[in-house]
Amino acid sequence: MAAKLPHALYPLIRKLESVTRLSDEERQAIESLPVRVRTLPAKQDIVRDGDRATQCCVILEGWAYRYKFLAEGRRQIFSFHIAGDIPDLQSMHIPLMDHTLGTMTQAIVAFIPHENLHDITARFPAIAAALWRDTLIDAALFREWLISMGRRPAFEHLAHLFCELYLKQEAVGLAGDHRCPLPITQIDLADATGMTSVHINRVLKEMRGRGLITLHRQTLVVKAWDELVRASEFDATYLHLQKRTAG
Amino acid sequence: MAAKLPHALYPLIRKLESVTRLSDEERQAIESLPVRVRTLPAKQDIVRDGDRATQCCVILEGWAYRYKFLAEGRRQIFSFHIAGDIPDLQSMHIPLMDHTLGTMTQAIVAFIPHENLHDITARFPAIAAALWRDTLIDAALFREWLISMGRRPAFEHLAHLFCELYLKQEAVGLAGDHRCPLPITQIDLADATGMTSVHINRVLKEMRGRGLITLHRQTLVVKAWDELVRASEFDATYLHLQKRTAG
DNA sequence: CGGACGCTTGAAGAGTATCAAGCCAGGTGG
DNA sequence: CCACCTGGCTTGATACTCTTCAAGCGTCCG
Repeated sequence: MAAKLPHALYPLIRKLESVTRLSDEERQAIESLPVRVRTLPAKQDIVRDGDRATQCCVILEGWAYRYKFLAEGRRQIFSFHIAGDIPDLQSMHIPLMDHTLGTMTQAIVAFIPHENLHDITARFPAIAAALWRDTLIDAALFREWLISMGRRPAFEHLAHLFCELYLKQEAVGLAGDHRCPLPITQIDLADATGMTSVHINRVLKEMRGRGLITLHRQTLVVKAWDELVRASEFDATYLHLQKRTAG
Repeated sequence: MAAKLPHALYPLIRKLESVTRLSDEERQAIESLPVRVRTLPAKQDIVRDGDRATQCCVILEGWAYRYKFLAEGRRQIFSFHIAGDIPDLQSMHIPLMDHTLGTMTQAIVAFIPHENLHDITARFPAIAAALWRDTLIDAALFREWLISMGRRPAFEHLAHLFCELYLKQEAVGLAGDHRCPLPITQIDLADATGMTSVHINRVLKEMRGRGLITLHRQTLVVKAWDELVRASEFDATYLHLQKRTAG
């Protein structure tokens, strides 16, 4: 008996199943979605602000982010995405992009035409619900980022972001032992938190100094998880993870 | 022939129809949803952070907002809501509330059990799509607020918010002629923008001084719309309004 | 080996917060 | 009907967080 290779969309199925129970029929329906898999280089836009999207994109490997440019080169990053995410799922119902989705690292992505997504959600309400829920969790993260921007000082804000990024990866098996990949430059961190890279650098220095984390060669090591959580008043509820992590 | 009274959920139907075309059958399905209509006083919570919701709430009249408290009385407001909005629609798929929904003014609201919403969305994919789309626009506003928080200075930020609040009301016929209700205190504006009420006050003073707006007795009058738009780099795309306003 | 990119640090300045006080209008009770 | 009280608005003085500008360093890669 030959071992069965995992399906290309396995990261997506793994993510959905961490949140909903899928019947065999539903899983098969997802697996028979027509996908076009591509490997993209780092720092390449996938869909741009102003584009009219006709397909969605599943991240299979690597990192992506969503952002928007303003005048004078100002940029705001909205979210970071890892394997299993569909960062532009919203384009299914709002095809006109109001921001850009791009890769951060080299990435493998699968494209699925909107047409087929509309079809599968019409036939399987449970899949529609799972995807809808995914976009709602997306929004919950935006709200938490709003809190960080509006009401948390720089140190708390950054600490909070690190807690979030670690737990998101841990929840899908991409991290553990309080260490995880973090292919994010200080400039990216600045554009995600609304600060300058200079200030990010100084805050990171203090975090290191206080023995909370190290961040080196695109790897985050949390050396004092409890303290990081306390310092940022982190409460994972908003992530709405099903299998709650031990922390 | 007696004139037919508008249905209680008319504000909701009006909003959905500004975005999707509803068949007679679909409109009837909405009209036959079991609703419990209540008049609530100002500043009353409707669902609280931590609650497990079993119903959603349609604003029929008045204003509501969503917010969350942090330690030391810090508060972040996420959104303002007017007639036709379903501010807690996300509780359909994420019943555990991670923030609070409350009234700002006295308000008339209609409650609809999740059960019936799940039923109607399963039977009418077009209604499901319209509601899903609504939650996605919600998220688009969060993203725009993130930009304002992260990358716009106070003056631009506040100007941008005023453009948004005016257009949202204009789109459903609650405002026109560059004037609209705005029952928001300076403290609320502060908690929505991540500033202090003192600073809000000073920015408002400058806006008045530059002849852009007046804000008095809960009424916003935009005296120089084009300039307000220019000052805040406002681009209405993210509101995804169907009938585009003249501006 | 050179260049680009990302990280690091210092000095000075801007924007916003904090603290404190006073004002005004509307609503309530005597 | 007036006195009072409260919530919201306004203003000044001072403090601080974070930005800006500038320069230098390390490392990876062509």
